[in-house]
Amino acid sequence: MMYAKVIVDVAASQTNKAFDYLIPEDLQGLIQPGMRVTVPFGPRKIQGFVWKVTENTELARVKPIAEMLDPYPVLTQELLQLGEWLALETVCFLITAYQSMIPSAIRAKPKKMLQLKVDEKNLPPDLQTIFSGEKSIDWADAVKNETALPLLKKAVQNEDIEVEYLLKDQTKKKMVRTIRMCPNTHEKDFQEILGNRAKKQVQFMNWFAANLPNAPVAIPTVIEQAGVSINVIQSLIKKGLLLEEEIEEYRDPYDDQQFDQPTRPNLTDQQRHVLNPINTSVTKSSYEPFLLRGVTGSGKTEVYLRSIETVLEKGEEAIVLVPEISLTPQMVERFKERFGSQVAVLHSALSSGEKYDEWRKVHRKEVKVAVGARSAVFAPFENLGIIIIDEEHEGSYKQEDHPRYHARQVALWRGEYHRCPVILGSATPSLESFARASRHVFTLLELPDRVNKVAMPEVDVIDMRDELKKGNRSAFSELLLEKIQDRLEKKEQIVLFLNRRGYSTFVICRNCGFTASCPHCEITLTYHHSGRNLKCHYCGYNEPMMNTCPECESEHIRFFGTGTQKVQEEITNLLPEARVIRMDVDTTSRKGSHAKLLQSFRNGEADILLGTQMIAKGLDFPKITLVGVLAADTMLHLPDFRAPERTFQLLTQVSGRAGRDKLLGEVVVQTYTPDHYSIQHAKTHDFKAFSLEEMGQRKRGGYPPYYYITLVTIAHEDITKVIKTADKIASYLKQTLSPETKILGPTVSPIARIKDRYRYQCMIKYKNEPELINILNDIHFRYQKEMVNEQLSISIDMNPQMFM
DNA sequence: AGCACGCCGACT
DNA sequence: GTCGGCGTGCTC
Repeated sequence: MMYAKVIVDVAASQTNKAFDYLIPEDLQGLIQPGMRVTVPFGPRKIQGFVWKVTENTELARVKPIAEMLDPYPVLTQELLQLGEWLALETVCFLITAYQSMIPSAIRAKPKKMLQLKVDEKNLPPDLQTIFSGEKSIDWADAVKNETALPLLKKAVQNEDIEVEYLLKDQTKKKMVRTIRMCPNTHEKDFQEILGNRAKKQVQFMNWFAANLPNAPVAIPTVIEQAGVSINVIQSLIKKGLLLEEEIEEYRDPYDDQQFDQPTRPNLTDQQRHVLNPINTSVTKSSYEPFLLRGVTGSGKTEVYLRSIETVLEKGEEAIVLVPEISLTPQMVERFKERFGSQVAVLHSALSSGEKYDEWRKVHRKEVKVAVGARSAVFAPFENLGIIIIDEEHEGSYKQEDHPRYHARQVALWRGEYHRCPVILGSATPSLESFARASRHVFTLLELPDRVNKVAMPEVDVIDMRDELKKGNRSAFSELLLEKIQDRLEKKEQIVLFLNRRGYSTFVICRNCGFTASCPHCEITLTYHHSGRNLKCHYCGYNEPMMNTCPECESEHIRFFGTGTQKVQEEITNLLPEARVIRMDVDTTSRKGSHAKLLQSFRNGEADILLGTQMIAKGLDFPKITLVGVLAADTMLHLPDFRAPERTFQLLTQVSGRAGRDKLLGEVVVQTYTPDHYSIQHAKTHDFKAFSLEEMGQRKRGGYPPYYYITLVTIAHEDITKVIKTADKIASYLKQTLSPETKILGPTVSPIARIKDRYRYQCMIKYKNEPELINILNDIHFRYQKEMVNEQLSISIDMNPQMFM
C-alpha cells in the first residue's frame, strides 16, 4: 500500500503538519510530491499539497485521496524544501509558504453546497422558495435568510437535503475554437466534393488550402482574413472537410505590443570587466553572490542581459527580479526585445488569469527567463543558471504579510541550491548588502561611470526656510520656478517629485492647535479634495471636512502639508501654459493607465511630469533636463532607522532621471534640513561617503548591519491585555536569549492604534542567536489559542523593513 | 479554518 | 422538559 503525506490548506497551528492519506489504486504510481490533491478532512473536502509519498503509515485508519488535481507537480522538490525553510525562518505555517509560491488562480476555494434529494414539494414552503426549481444551491445564499437556518438543519437531518463540499478550481484556461484541414482532404478537388451549388465553400476551401494549409487557426482570424461568413465554415465542418478543435490560448499581456529589433550595444570596458567573473561563475556552476554597484546610467541592465545570454547558451534558466515591474515598463521591453518569446513576465498588475498563464509558461518549460516582481523569485525553474535582483535595496522585496520573506534571502537560498550566481544590482545598495560585500561575503563589482561618460547632473540644494523668510509660501522656491520657466521656453521636459499624494497631509486649527485625527486609529486624517472629506489611510474612516474647529469653534482651521493634487493646482495658477501629467496612486489605479501616462509624456504631450515614489525609478526619457524634488525631507523624519538611507536612495534615483542623453541635466532639491548628511552626499553623488557616515550611525544606534532586528508586535482591543501579553513575551525572551542580545520595550508602536486595536512592540537586537527562530516559533505556537479565541494578534517580523 | 460535541440558561 | 448559546478539541 502507498500513502501520501499531505499538507492541507488550513492555516492553523493544529493543522500545521502532514496528514496521511491512502493513494487509491487508480492513482498508484501517479501521485508525486508537489502535486495538488483534494482530500476528505473531517466532514468536508479541501485542497492540499502532496508532501511525501511513503509505503507505510503509523495510523490505523486513513482515508483515501479524493482527487489528483495536477498531471504533474506544481511544486518541485526544491520548492518543497524551500517552503519548509521559509516557514521556519519567517514563523509561518507550511501551507502559507507553499501557497505563496504558486499563482493564486490555482488555489481552489472550498464551497459548501446543498443538494436536493427529494421532490421540492416535500419541503416546507420557506425552503421551496429558496430552492425555487434548482437541484443544487449555494449554502451561503441559502442562509442569507436567517429563518431558513433551522429548517435547513432539520431537512438535512431528514436526509431531504444533503450537504456537499465542492472545490471549485478557479483556473480558467482561455479556450479558442480553431479549424484546420481534415488530414485526408488535402489536394483534392473541392468542386467535385462539394458540387456546383456551394460556390462560396469551394472558393473558401481553395483559399484555405493555399494560405493556411496546416496549422489550426482561430475561427475569428480566418473569418477576418478570408472574408467569409461563419455559416460557410460551419457547414464545411459538418461535411467533414474542416476539423474543429478547441485549443488553449494564453492571455499574453504584451501581445499587442511591438518590440524593436534587438540592438546589442557594444560593451564598455567597465561592463566587460564586471561581466567576466559573472560569466565564470555561470560556466563553472558555482554559487556566488555578487553585489553590482553601478551609478544610474552605467549600463547595469546590459550586464544582466549579457550574463543571461551566457546562461541560455548553457541551456539553463534565469530569474530577474525588478521592483514592482509595472513601474519599469522600459525594463520589460529590453528583456522582450532581447529574448523575445523566451521571456515570461510575472507581476502584480496582471489579472490573476494572466499571472497564471505566464507562470504556466515557466512551469511547462516554454520559457527560459522569468522577469517579475518579488514573487517571481519562486518561478518553478529546475535548471537555474542565474538570479538577478535589480535595485536590490528596494523595500518592496520584503513581503509585508505572511510569509514575511525577503526576495533577496530566497534568491540566495535558491542560488546555493542550484549552484549559480546571484546578482544584486543597485546604484545605492542597501547597507546590509554593502557591508556583506565589504566583508567579502558578496563579491563587489562596480560600474563607477555612466555609459558615454555623461556627467552626473548638477544638484542645487535650496533651504526652504530662507524662502519662507523671503515671504515665499508656495511649494516652489524662486530658483526652481525660474528653471521651470526656462525649460518651458526651451521645450525641454521637467520631472517634479513629491512623496505625498492627495491634497494636503493634515488639518490643524491655528487658534487652538487641534488636529483632525481618526477616532479608530492613532493617526491624522488626510484631506481629499475630490470629495471634500477627511480620510484615514489605515482603516478607511472618513468624515466631511469641517468649517469650524470642533474644539474651539474658531474658523481658522487650515490645511498643512502639500500633496500632489495641490501642487498641480499651484502649477496651473503660476504657469497656465504648462502641460502637466500627474502620476500617483490616484491617477494610475486603473490597469494600463500607468503606461499610457508615461507614453504620452514620452511623446512630448506634456512638459511636466509630477508624481510620487513611482516616477523615481527606471524611466529615462532623453528630453528631461530638470528634476525638482519639492520636499526632500518628507521621509527623513519618519521614526525608522532607515529614513536617512531611504532619503539618500530616493534623491540619488530621482536625480538620475536628469540628463541621460546629450543634454545636461540639473536637479533642484528643496528641503528644510539642507545640512543633513543624506542630502549633502546625495548632492555630490557620493555613495561611499554616505555609507561611511550612515554606518557610523548604525553602529552607535545598534542597528543593521551591526545587529539583526526582529520586531514582535502585539495588538488587541483591550490595552491592558496588550501590555500584559507584551510584558510576558518580553520577559520570556529576556530569560531565554543570551545577555548580549538587547530586548527593547515593550513600547507603544509608532502607530499606537489601528482599527480600534492598541499596538505595542518589542524590538529584539542581536548578533548571534541561533535559538531565536525556535523560540519565536514556540511563542507563536503557545499563543495560538489566544490569538484565535480572543482576537489577540502577535506578529513576528524578522528583519523588518518597516517599523510602523 | 470549519465543524461537531457538549454542557448550562430562558422558553413552550 | 427542549432549544440554542458558544467554549473545547479534532480533522489522516
